[in-house]
This record gives sequence, structure tokens and C-alpha cells, in this order.
Amino acid sequence: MFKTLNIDTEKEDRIINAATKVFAENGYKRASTNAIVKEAGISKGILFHYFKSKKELYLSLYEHLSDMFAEKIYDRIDMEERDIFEIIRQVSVIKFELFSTYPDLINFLNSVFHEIDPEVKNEVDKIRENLTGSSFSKLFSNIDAGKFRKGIDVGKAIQVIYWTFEGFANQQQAKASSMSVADIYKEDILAELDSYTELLKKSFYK
Amino acid sequence: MFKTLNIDTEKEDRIINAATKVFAENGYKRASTNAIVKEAGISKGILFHYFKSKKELYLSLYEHLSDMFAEKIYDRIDMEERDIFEIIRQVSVIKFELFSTYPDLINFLNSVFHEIDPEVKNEVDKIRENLTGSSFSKLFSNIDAGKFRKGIDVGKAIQVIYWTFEGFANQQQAKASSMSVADIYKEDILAELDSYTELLKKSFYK
Amino acid sequence: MFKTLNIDTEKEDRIINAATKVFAENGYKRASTNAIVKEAGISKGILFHYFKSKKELYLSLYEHLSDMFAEKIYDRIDMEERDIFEIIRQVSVIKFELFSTYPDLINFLNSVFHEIDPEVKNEVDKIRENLTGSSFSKLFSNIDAGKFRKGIDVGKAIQVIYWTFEGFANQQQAKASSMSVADIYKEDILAELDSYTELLKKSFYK
Amino acid sequence: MFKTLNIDTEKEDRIINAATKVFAENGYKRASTNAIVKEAGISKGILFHYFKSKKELYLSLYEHLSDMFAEKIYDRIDMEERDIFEIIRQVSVIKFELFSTYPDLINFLNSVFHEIDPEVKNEVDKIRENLTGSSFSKLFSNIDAGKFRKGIDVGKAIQVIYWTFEGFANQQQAKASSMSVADIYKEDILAELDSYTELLKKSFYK
DNA sequence: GATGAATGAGTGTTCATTCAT
DNA sequence: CATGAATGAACACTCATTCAT
Repeated sequence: MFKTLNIDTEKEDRIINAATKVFAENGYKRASTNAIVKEAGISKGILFHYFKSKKELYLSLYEHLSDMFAEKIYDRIDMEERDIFEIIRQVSVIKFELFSTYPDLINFLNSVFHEIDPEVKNEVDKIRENLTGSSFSKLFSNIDAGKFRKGIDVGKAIQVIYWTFEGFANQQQAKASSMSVADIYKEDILAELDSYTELLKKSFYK
Repeated sequence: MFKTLNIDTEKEDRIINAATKVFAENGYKRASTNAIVKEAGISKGILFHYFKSKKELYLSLYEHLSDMFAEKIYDRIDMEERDIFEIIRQVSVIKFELFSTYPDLINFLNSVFHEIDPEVKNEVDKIRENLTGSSFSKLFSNIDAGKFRKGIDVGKAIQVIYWTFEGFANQQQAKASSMSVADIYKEDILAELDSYTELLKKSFYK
Repeated sequence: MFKTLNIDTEKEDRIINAATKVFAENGYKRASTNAIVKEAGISKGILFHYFKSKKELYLSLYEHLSDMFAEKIYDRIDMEERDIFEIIRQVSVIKFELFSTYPDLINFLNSVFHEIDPEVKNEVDKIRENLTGSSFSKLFSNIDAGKFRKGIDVGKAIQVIYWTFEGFANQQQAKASSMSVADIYKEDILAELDSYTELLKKSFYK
Repeated sequence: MFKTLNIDTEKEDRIINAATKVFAENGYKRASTNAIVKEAGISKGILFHYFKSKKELYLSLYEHLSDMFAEKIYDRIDMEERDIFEIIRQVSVIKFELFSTYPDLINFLNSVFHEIDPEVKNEVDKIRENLTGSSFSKLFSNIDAGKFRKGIDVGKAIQVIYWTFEGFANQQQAKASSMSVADIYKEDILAELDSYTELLKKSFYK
């Protein structure tokens, strides 16, 4: 399942959504297959017919959703863009939108990122390497270094920019966890994000 | 326990160390009280005599270790220092040293930071607010804004600096998880850290 | 199935072989119909189309293989022979040969013999009575009692001879389970068997 | 448990008896820990507190009961006896008595003997080697070979005697499974046993 | 005839928590 | 204070059997 296109997409979707939600809310260990089948409206047996173990379900789901996530990003991003701020801004906007549309998806990917359960940690890391190794570098491979001021180590500057946007996203998400989803995607947030962009441009660019 | 000074400090220490280790390695849900009492060499009964539930043990431990952690930082930091890079650098160095000496402590605090189990998430957040709300602002309350170039939003610049150091620390820790502890605290790391300092100083300072 | 001649003999054979193997290795309860269909390369549905339950498959298989086994014995045995040692020796040799050729068959029949699962025990016993009741007595009905020494209870002597060969066979099989099948049928074994024959002849015969 | 004397002998006994019965009636795989705890009147948890798995329970039980069984035999047997028929007769009588008193015990040991479940087969064999290796040879080490007729291979004769009594016991037990326990230990059986003794003595002894 | 997805009761095992000693 | 035996609900997973296709 997940790897090949399936006719019974509707049931597949129900499993994906249910598992995503339950894992996102509880982490690997606490998430119970009982909760997943209940949420998906399927029987215990069929879950283990598709996935031979909870672990396999978790890892398949991670791989599937990571792929899907990357795909959604690349679908909408302008690959000709060579300004790093513009690239990261586009990514941020897409992430925010995805979060509004599929909050569980993002929450699941975040929770996988920080999962420490030894039962899955190693495999998660292995999958992550395959994915991000390629995608991260692809995203930033095309940057126009000519825009940076002389004397600036461009590689490190990119890191600083990346960490800034990451930190900002985390900060927003921490705030968001106490809001309703409806309030999250706002002009205010983008405005604040842009003020960071401005600060860093003023500092790093010619 | 933990709040009041206890005569039986030796047993208290054994519990702290055992619980820290087991929670750090497994997260809240997967950590079993059996593993903790075994590691600590105490009986099941006495653990639940001191702490009325696993949850209370977890939260008390978090509060205790957070306090201890903050204390260790403040003990060694030069509170007269007004240069933000110097402050953060000091904090970073202390963190690295603590990690070498008490790896479980840092791993526990990190795992708590990312814990999503609904059974403890809310209380963890509440405790965190109490701690960081005060300590973070105290650390940075004294910053000399005069060093920043004109037109720079100092508050945001501080955030950028903070996120940079945080991102750097995470990056190092990810690398470190595949090294032996002995190899972690090295001149190389500090040198690289300093190159980020230099980059940011060049960009933000007059 | 099994009772009537079937056109699709090839599929029938695959089921027989698969079920024999899986039941032989695991006993009734532990043997799973999944393992059988997988081994046979057939679908779940068709197995339950042919046999309405696992129990029926097991009992039919037992009956079928018992019949086949008896048939193979009677096919090759000299029915004119009236010396009990010669008869039992012939049977033993045929058994050894069958075991080399169809180890699963013998292992299955042995495992059925000792099966204690209440779900099948009664029916197994009933089938066994039908078979051995007739075949055992037929085999020994023709014995030449005149060869035995006076004063010997011939019926009991036959029992002793039978138990001896049975005990010997079990002993060899226990040894054999730690050997490769290739090493089992050997002159050594027959020589040892003959030394028991000699001992009993010397003791029971005139 | 089982290895050391326990104060709570009464509960231990309930577990032993319950497990013996359930395993005896169903074999390893089919026996359910649910049935055992119900029969013993204990909770699920405490069973797994004493024995970390069903497998460990099974093997411990086998070791314990084998020991106990051997002990009961050696306690009552006359170790000075040098006549093999007398020795085997004594053992048979004790076995029959034990079977009347503790039918589950004997049934359990028999079922273990023929257990083929790969999950326990190897360990069972290992335990059996430890036990029977020593006890069987001890029992027969003292035999008076002078009583046998010249030309008789004494070692093989002993095997024949042993297999005869074993075969007889199996035959009786097969009959017994369709009788009530009350009818089993009877003069008739011993009389028949003695007629086999007589036959073999007449044949093997001077 | 033939498939294999689907069911749900059943399994062995874990675990926070209690309580008699 | 201190112990660890005891509980029972919850867990991941299995499996004979059914049935729509």
C-alpha cells in the first residue's frame, strides 16, 4: 500500500488520515492501533493485512507523507528563482497554507522529526537522509551569490537565514497550538516574516 | 521530594539519575517505572510513595532539572557582560560542558522540549513558561543596544542571533549522536561557532 | 477432494504436499492456513472451497495419507510370507525408504499419532481405528505359530516383537532428527535391526 | 519460582496444577494463559510476574515436574535390586499409582515428550537430556547380567524388555483414555504385565 | 471455479498503580 | 519508611472463516 496507486483510494485515504492524526497527536508509542482503526472505521484485521506491523505503518506513512509534502512544495515553487529570501519565503508560505489545509500532516511530520523512540528512530533517520539529502541541496543549489556583500561567507549566511526562518516557524507554531487553526494564516504573520527578511537583506546583501 | 532538602540525598540522586536516563532514552510514554526502579535500585513502592504518579515524577523531574540547569548557567555566567555575542557564547560553552558531564540531563531536557504526549504536554508548557519567561528575558535584558548599526531592529536581531546559535547547537548535536561523547567538545566546534559570531557581528554591529 | 479422482491432480498434489509439510512441522493448532496456501501457491478462498474447515482438511489429509501409506506397504509386501520377523523386517525397510523419499509424510503421520488437541483428537482416533484395526490384524493373521517354542504365548510374543521394532524405529528417528536425511538409510541400521531379530528368534523360536 | 522453596506454597500449587492440566489437555500452542489463570484463580499479571513468558512457564513446569517425578520414583524404588524385571516392574507400579493420583502430571509429561512446536522443541530436548541421561543409566547400571542365558546380548535384551514395558504402558494408556481414572489401577493390568514378564524371563533367563 | 480483502474474537504480554506486610 | 506481589485494562498482533467480485 501507499507505494502503488490503488483502486480503493477512498479506504486508503481513510487509513492515511486516521493514522496521521493519531500519530501526530500521540507520538509513536502512545498512538494505539485501536484508535487508528476506530478513527478510520476499519477492522483491526485489515490494518495488519495492509501493514504487517505498527512500525511498518508508521514508517510507510512517514515516507509517503514526506514524499507528498516535498512534491507539493516543488509543484508550486518557482525553480528559476535565484534569490534565497524569495525561495525561503515561498516555501514558508506553502508550508503555512499546507498547515491550514492539512494540520495533521504538518504535525505528524514535526512529531516524526523529534521522535526518540528507539524502536523507530534509526529507520526514521535513514528515510530522512534519502529525502532531505537531495531536496535541501536542490532547493539552494542555484542561489545567486553575487547579491551578498563582499567579505560575507555565503554558505554560512544561508545557514543563518535558514535557521532564522526555521526559528520563526517554530515560534509561530508554538503560538498556534493555543489558537484555532482558523486564526493562523494571517497577514500579520507574513508581515512579521518580511520584517526579518528585510533585516537580513539589509545586513547581508550589497 | 526535590523541592525540599532531603537527608537521604544519596537515594534522591539515584532516583533522579535513573529517571533522567530512562525518560531521556524513551520519552514519557515508553519509559517504564519498572525500568526506573531497577536502574535506581529501589522498590516500586517507594517510588510511588515519593511521587504519587508517573506523571508527577516526570513533571517534578523536569522542574527540578530545569532549575538546576538554569542555576548552573547563572552561576558561571558573567552578569555584567552586555555584549550579546559574548553572553550567548558563554551560554553555549557551558551547555557543551554540561552535555559532556551530564549527557542524560541535556537529552532529557531536549526530549521534554519535544514531548507531545497529551498526558503531560500542557503541564510541561506551563512549567516552561514560568522558567524561560523569566530567565530568557533576564539574560538579554541588559544588552547594549548601542553596538548595533543604525536602522537595525535590535529585538529582531537578537532573535536572529539566538536562532542561529540554537540552530548551530542542534546541528552539532545531530552530528554528535553518531560520535562518542569524548569527541564532542572540541576547538573545531568553537572555531566554527566563532565564525558565525564574526559573520553576524560584521552584519549587525557598527 | 481426495476421495474422488480429480482432473486437477496437479493442484491437489500441491495442496497435499503443502498441508502435509506445514502440519508436520507445527501440529494442528499452530499450523496456519495462511502458511499452507502460501506454500501451495493457491488462494485462501479455494482452500475453503475444497475443505469447509481447517479441521476437515486435517482429517481428510490424515485419512488420505494413511490410506496411501498402507497401500504402499501392501503393494510391496510379500503376503505369502508367514514368518513374523520377515514381515516386520519388510515393513521396516519400506518405512525407512518412504521416510527418505517423503519425510513429510512420515513426520505428519507421526505428529497425528501424538496429537492431543481436543478439537481433532476424537475424530483422529476414530479414523485410526478403522485403518489399523483392519490392517494390523491382516498383516499378522497368517503367522506360522508352529515356529515358536512350546510354552510361548504366541500372541504376546508377537506384541513383544512389534514393540521392539517400534521402539527401535523411534530410537532411530530421534537420532535421525539431528542428521541429514541422506545419512539415514544405511546398512548399519539394518545390521543393528537384524541383531535384534536374531536375539528374539533365538529366544522365541524353536 | 519452582526452583526455591516458597512460603506461598498454596498459590504456587494452584499455578502448577492449573498449568499442568491446561498444557496436558491442549499441548503448548493451544493452551491459553487465559485458561491457566482462570483455572488457578489468579490474575493475568501475576502469572507474568512469576514467569516472564508462556514459554518460560512451560519449560519451568516441565523441569519441575520431571524432577518431582524422578524423585518420586527414586524415593520408592529398591536400589539394591539387581533383577531388571523387578526394577521395571517397580517403576511401572509407581507410574500407575502416580497416574491414578496425579493424572495430569503423567499426561503433561507425555504431551511434552511428543511436543513438536518449534518454539519449545529444542529447549525441551535439552532439558530432557540433562534428566534422562543420568537417571536411565543409573536405574539399569546395577543389573545382574549373570541371570541371562549364554549367547544373549544383555544390552539388547534390556532394550527389548524396556520397549515391551513401554509399549504395554502406552497400550494401557490408550485404553485408559476412554475409561474413568477409577478403573485404571487394577489387578487385571498387573496380571497381564506379569504374563509379559514371565514370557521374557522364560526366553532370556537361564 | 477462484480470488484475497475483510472481519473480530482471541492471543501473549506490559504496565501504572495499590496495598498487605 | 520500604517492599514487591497483585491487579486488570490496554496493547500489538494472529487467524479461521466469509463473501463480494
